[in-house]
Amino acid sequence: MRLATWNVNSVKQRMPRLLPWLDERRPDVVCLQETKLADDAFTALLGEELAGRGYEVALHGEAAWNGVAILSRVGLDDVVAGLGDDAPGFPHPEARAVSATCAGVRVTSVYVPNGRTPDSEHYRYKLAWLAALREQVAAAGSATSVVLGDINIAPADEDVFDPEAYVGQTHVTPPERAALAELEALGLHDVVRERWPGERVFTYWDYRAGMFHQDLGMRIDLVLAGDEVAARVRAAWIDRQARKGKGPSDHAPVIVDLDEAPDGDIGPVVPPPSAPAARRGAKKLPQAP
DNA sequence: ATGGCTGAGTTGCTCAGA
Repeated sequence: MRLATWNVNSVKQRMPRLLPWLDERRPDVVCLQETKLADDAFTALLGEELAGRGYEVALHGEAAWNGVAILSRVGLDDVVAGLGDDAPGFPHPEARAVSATCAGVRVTSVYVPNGRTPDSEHYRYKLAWLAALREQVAAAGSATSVVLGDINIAPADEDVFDPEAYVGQTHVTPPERAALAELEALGLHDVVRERWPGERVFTYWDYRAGMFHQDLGMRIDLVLAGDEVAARVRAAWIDRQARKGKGPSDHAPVIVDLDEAPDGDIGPVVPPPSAPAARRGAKKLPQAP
């Protein structure tokens, strides 16, 4: 099963990049952020294109800002928009999280608040929002959960092109990193960093001043997988191709491939009748209920 | 030189992003 997350920075503007990318990478589950569309506008724009590719869609959007979605062609159950009734919002509730169960995995697509500056109310909101996210993941059970999205925190200094350039800025402050560490302490693995220890791997590059072409970026889009999901990771990488060329988002997608679950929804793997085990009448394989 | 792009609505400008 292939999971992906992508901050598209306006799904309307990104249509000419998103649809070919879906056809090329063929992800089974896609978490989108910064869709910047109300749900009815999203459906009017993309509903048929996505249905034609076999995707069911869970939306939590609003006009102009924020907005998250999950696309799945392996099932989409128990959809929950947001982080609960008393989730923090500043200045009002914002569309920043949506969850669904896809092939037995509890998937949450998140767009963590930016925080703007460390002395701002937006920053305090960011920390409160992260605490609410942690509560929701804890309640769902972390082992079969995966949180994917624009976390808006660089986990460590190696996740920014120049730590000196970020002193005093959001995304790198100790309280933000502590909030991320508390989330991970539920048992979530940063699967891209675990796959590429010590490597220079970024997911975001400012549009300005040729930052992408100089590879001056940050790693702020993460896939945080619970123990059972993390144990199935076969590949985890950042799709830099999608940041190149005409009309890209300023974020690149992150793609994670999982082995089939031991008790996956695809059913047990049984040999065909002509297989040696069947002909020999060897040990019976476990049967599905 | 806190700018440099890009996107959206309050458009011919402002705000936000990170």
